[in-house]
Amino acid sequence: MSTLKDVAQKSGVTVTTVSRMLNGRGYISEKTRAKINEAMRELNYQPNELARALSKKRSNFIGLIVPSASNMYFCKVIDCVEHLVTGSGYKLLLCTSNDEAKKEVEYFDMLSASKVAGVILASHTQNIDLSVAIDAPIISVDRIISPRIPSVCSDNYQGGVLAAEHLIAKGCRKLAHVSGSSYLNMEANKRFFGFKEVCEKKGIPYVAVDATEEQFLSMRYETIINSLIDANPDIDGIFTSNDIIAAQVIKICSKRGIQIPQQMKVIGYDDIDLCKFCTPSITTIHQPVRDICQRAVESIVMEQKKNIIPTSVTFPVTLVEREST
Amino acid sequence: MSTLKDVAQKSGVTVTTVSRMLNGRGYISEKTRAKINEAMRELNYQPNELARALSKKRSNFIGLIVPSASNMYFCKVIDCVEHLVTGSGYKLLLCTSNDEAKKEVEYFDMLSASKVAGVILASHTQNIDLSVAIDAPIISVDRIISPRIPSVCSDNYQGGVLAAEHLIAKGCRKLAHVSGSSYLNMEANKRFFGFKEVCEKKGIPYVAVDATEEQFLSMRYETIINSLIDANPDIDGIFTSNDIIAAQVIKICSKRGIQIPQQMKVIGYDDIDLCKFCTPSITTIHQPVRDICQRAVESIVMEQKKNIIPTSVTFPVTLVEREST
DNA sequence: TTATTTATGATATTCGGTTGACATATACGC
DNA sequence: GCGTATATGTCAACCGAATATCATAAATAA
Repeated sequence: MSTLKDVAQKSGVTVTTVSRMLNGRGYISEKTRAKINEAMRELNYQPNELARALSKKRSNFIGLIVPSASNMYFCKVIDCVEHLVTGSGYKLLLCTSNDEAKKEVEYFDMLSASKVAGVILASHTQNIDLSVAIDAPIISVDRIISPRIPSVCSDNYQGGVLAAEHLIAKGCRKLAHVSGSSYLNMEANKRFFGFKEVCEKKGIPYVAVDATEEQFLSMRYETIINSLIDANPDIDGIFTSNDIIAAQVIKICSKRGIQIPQQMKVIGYDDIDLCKFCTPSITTIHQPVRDICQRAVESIVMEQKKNIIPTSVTFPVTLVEREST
Repeated sequence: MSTLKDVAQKSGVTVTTVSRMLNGRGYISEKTRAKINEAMRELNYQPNELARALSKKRSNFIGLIVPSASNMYFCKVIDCVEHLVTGSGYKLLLCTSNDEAKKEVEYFDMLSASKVAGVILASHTQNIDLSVAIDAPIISVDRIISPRIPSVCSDNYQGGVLAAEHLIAKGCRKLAHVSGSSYLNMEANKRFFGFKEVCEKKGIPYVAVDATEEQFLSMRYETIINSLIDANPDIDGIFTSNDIIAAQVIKICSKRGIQIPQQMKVIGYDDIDLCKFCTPSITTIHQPVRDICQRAVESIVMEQKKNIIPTSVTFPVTLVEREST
């Protein structure tokens, strides 16, 4: 591997000049610029990013912490973030925490040791902020960690409102809500609040059940859905706080001979690809993942480049009607 | 941030001693070990990984290149690899190439500049190996790049055999095969060869269609499936080379009023979570993703630690019977 | 013509660890 | 009491780039 020195030698200038060009400081004539560029090409020069980061005290890695990469919603997040990070000249360090506080802290230490440019946190357990000491910008996605940490969310309350209104407009007379683990994501609980508010205002009865942490992580909700239906055979509309649950509701209804959407209407949340692939396809609340991720990545890039401190934002959600309602 | 020097000072030893302990070279008494450990704890010391990597000329990052993080099969790969990489004390640099040769080369350059410990390649377009110059071990997953690059595959031919045998055993009289883009993954083509071989041996007629690259990347196969069924109304069994296609076959059959599995049996490939969530759930060929990834990560770790050069391997696949056949 | 801007060089230090060469000092076995 | 294994220190070079400080020309402007 060739180094800065080799490039300097080959192009007949000093390392200072080459470094100046690489970092866009000071004056460089077009002529030397061309000479250096050619030398770099000939030597197939790649600046050693580690050395660079070491002397700058800052790498161009961006850390992304998600609970899991096998959950389809987070896959969308990962995919989006990766594209945006790469497009901005950074590199993505992926961390999956399984929603364990201990692991999250370990990842923070690791990212800190790698002098990352910033951390996007799409996962968390309680009180993470207390134990975190990292001198890089942190931005949380769809979760509010602490007032000190800026967040990018979507309007979860509104999502709940849209879901309830839709089910009621479609003629449902008794509703149910199945949440993922409310323990793990306080922000997502607002979906239920929005839903509840509408039901109460319109005088529609409803029941609500909450999945355990274990069910959320394993993505197996059969038990909770079955007992919900057993206990409430009269419900004709279910709002689930993620699409995975909705898919399983559909599956269980099909097994029980409950026709969707005629006898039971189902609406999910997130709008992952699964919704389109299911039979019937799933009506859901679309999360603006792209916008959210873009904002998250831009925050970090802006803070690095122009020292602009990010602030919290909330994006609107939309309802996508498919065959399950 | 505190440095090695600070730790040395605080514990009353020299940097050499601390470094010796950190890197497990030479002799260290239990007493000094304790002293140093305490100093590290008190200072909350984190070795600067960049400095470390710079002087060792090798980082503990491992690069993973996949076509996309929104494809559920690759999500499984990402998830597995992340766990294994982290478990071995490395960090994951995720790259999504969209199966574009140009991007893959760029990622290689980037990874090379970050002195990665190794690269796991689960994506490729033709002739990548020619343009790649990286002095780190490369291992390809489920694709054979070149004889010079070791690979970890599953037995795709056998997968095709199992699928065909299963459909025939279930009573199908005319089969069809829908492949993802055969252009993008030569290895996956073997699934068709296995399938074909069995059909021919057993005298079962079959037709085969191939999706375009564009269809594969967008995951929209409706057109090709519809025209397949239009042209061959007598087929009663379909083997698709991934589960996403199978889900769409189910969807289309349901729209057309073709009952699954009574009138049409469908078998997918990969065994992604989607299979379980679909209604009916999808019979498929299970890829041993965990084993594959484990082998891939271990190869790199072994090569780093003990200089053991990895070799190519193939893992067996299994059939998972569900409701679609 | 002088002042200023533009363009480059020379040199050395720094970032934070790693490592090699040697020196030195106990502790232990025989 | 001598040889060896154990344990630590000292010093300095090195990884590859960034950068600060001065110095020095040539080009341009006033």
